[in-house]
Amino acid sequence: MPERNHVSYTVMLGGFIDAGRLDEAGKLFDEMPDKDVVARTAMLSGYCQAGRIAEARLLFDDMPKRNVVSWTAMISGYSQNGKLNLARKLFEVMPDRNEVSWTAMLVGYIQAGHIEDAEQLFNAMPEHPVAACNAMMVGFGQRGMVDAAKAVFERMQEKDDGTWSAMIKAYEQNEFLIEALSTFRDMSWRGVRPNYPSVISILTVCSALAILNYGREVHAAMLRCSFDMDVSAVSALITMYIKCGNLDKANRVFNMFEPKDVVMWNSMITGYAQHGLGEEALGVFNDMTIAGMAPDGITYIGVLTACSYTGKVKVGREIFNSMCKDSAIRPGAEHYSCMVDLLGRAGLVDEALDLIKNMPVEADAIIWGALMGACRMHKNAEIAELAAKKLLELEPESAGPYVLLSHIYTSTGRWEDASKMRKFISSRNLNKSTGCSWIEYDKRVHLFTSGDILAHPEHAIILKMLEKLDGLLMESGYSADGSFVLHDIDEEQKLHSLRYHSERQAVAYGLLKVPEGMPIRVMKNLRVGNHTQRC
DNA sequence: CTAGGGTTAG
Repeated sequence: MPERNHVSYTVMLGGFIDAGRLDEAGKLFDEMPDKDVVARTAMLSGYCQAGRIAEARLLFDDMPKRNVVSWTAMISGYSQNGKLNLARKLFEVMPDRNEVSWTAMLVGYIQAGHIEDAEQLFNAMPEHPVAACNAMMVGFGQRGMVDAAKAVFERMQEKDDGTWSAMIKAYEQNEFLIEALSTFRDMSWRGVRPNYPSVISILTVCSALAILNYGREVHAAMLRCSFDMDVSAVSALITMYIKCGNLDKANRVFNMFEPKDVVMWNSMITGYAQHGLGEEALGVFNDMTIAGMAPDGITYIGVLTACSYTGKVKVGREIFNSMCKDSAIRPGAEHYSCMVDLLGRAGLVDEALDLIKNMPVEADAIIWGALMGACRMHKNAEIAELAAKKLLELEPESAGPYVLLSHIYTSTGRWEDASKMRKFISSRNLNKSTGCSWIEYDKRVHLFTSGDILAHPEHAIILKMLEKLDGLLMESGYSADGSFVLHDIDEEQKLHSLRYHSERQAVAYGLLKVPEGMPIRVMKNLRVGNHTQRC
């Protein structure tokens, strides 16, 4: 056996570190005769990646010589492990910094959610490398600062695929769905190949808009790039087919993919649950157990909602109990919220309230919201008032609880309270979510909101079609029923908003554009409606 | 030897 030389030591050390076999790497490192900066830095960053920061720091302090890379590796180690102050201390005293050092520090702030510090550092940077800009955009996107992300995006002369996916993700996360689509189109138009993050974001957009045709094209593009071999991308694909209502296709993609991870199982379970297919969801849950895959917290959310939507109180209780007793998952607020929903829907409103009172975690807005929904369903004004009070403490600027409460008063005959509530809602500027509808036509999404039809470039012909529709409906004896519109607008306004109701606009547009005989699929705040063409 | 980006949920 020839004696090991310096090169073979270095190579072996690198191999152990890459494989995560740190203790073996450490042993080899100790017996290495001349440890140079490169070997020391490699060992140091190995410890950092394993979260063994103390050992990394010992090594760092022990180094006879350090270069910019060793300093940066230590800073990055602190950054990634949430020790921002220590990272910053080193950053301040290091003899010279390069782009990577700046970016490592920046990423620490972003990952810790300290967007102001990140922004300050970003502005202080002598140059703005692509990696730093991309990270900054992601940070802005996570904090809802789409404009800031866009400003960075537009100022970059050099963009890579990560730049594009960061912008698309920022749009997608903040529900700028149309912008996400057009940015994705722009990206391909400029010859930038899609990457995993951008494809996943765009599938999420397709899911939210329920635009099946677009989703199918993304699927085809995925096949061309072999992205259909990737668990994460395929989970997003399955969710897309589910949210677009194509459960068969979702199931086919799901069955073909091996090996499935827990997220993929969850996608299918929650997908069936959302469509009210309780048996199917429980069937997949059962298959999952047989396959030896351990459920996680989201799996339980999926099966419990499946039980809830299909009234399986007994099964739901059993599953919840087995989660508490047999599984490694501790039930959190989200699981209690499923149970409150399960009991509440089944009419066991008092029992649901008892559960809230006795549970080991703090009740959040979602839990009280679930209880409130149950009260509405079963006309329980007393508990509804209690839930509304709690909700308003937790989310004071939301109109939801007031609106629900006014509905409950109306349905229980408490007209005066109902009217008081309505006046209260209109007297304050509360967040009322406005309805919108859209239609997929000619590879584009055409979005309509109730008021501003004039914003559409083809509003003239749409208005004509709406009038024609009105006429046809009148002839067939249909009169507008405003009962499902929010009760906080006056009659005249109500009729007006109904006539130019977003869904009607979208239908009118579809009638104008979609070829005869083809179905017109109008999507409306996550609900899909099919309109068969007959005009 | 040091920097960025990903899936499932109520």
